Amino acid sequence: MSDHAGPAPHRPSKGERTRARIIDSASELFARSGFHAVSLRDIAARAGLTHAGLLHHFPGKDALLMEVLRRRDRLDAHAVFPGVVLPGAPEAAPEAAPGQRLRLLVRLIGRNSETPGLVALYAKLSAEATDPEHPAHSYFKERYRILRAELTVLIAAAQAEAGSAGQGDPAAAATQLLALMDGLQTQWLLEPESLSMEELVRDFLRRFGLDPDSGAGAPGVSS
Amino acid sequence: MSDHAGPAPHRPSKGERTRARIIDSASELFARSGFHAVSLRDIAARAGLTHAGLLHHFPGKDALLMEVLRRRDRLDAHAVFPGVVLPGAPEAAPEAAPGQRLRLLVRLIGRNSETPGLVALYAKLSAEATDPEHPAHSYFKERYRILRAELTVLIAAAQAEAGSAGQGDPAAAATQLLALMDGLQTQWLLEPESLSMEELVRDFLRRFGLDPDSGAGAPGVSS
DNA sequence: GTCTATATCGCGATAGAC
DNA sequence: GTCTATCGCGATATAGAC
Repeated sequence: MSDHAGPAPHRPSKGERTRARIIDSASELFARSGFHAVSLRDIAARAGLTHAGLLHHFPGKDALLMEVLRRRDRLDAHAVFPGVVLPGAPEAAPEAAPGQRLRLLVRLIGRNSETPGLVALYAKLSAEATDPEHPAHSYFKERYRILRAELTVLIAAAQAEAGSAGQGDPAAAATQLLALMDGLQTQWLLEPESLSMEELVRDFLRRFGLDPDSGAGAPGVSS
Repeated sequence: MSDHAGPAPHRPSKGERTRARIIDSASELFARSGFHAVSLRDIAARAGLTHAGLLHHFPGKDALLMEVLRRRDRLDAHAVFPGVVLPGAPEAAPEAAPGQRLRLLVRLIGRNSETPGLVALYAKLSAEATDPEHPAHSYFKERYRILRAELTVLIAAAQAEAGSAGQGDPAAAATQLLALMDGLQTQWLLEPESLSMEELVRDFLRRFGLDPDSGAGAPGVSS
């Protein structure tokens, strides 16, 4: 009984807890100010150590960034795509009706509006990562490739379900939908009152023969 | 006759030529590597002076950035919107048929594909400028506001011209179109072969009752 | 294995000589 | 109008204390 067994399958060591604390700090600071604007010293200070101490847990700022990205993507993607979705994601099996999943996607947009910092981080990063030399370049490349593929089958299925197949190429719609969501985020971040991302995405989906629940059905998204 | 009169209305002084050379250098380097990755020393070296010399012409890096942006925007915007378009732009008067102007817009997308560096610069900057503290924040805010407004009347006019008015809210279409173009650029920059920006934009426009010339009409965009 | 202290580098920016 | 010299700052790398 010298070591009291915890309910978790694997009690975290001190190093692992420090590591987690660092990722938390980095997430918050990256989300608030972007990647380049945050220093390792800032992150380390918030996690309660010096920047050199931090560098014992991660080889560099880039590697830390990747951890932050992977963690967030795993969480979000799981909400819409139950299966394998992103480079480091674990397997999974469950399924849901296509229309329902599209509704979840639109809902997710609303939920993201509550964390503008993270939205901004992704907007900045996906633009930065455009540079082939950027540490997250291939990560984002694969991210979009997978998202396009998943969205394509999702849209095709939803069109079939809605009896509106043939109203447009699902692959084109997927690419456009992704682009639309990204672009709307930029405009929304610049001036939040200037548009409703959810409404504009729904409007877009309708033009592809999909009517993702006009929102009147579940107005209580608030909390 | 000691000073031979040039044909221009206003022969540039040495300082003005240096200034122009600096803006050229900054444009090229920003376009290639983004804002943060380029130093004033890099820009100055390329323009043939030291970074301190450069700072004699511009109060700081931010101010230089704004000059680069303004110049590029003035050039591009003029192609589609003959009138006043952006914060620092001069007045102008000429007009053209809405459908023709929409076609110019789509054409501009193709032209931009020839300078991926500049496309990347705008993608990075509009994301960076999302931060209220960013030097270009209010510039981009107004940029989008004006572009949305101009695109709204352009789309409305084009719908009227095409006899397809009422096929969708022009204001929503304008916001979506802007977002779509921005988002497509990100995906295109990450993986140029993965999509055709022009084709996807045309497809989008068709869904709003606009059919901007399928491109077969004027294939000679090359040179 | 975990962390601190120290050193070096390049950056944007300023002051003052020429 | 342009230079040299210098400042303070942040990123990064290494040595070694605990």
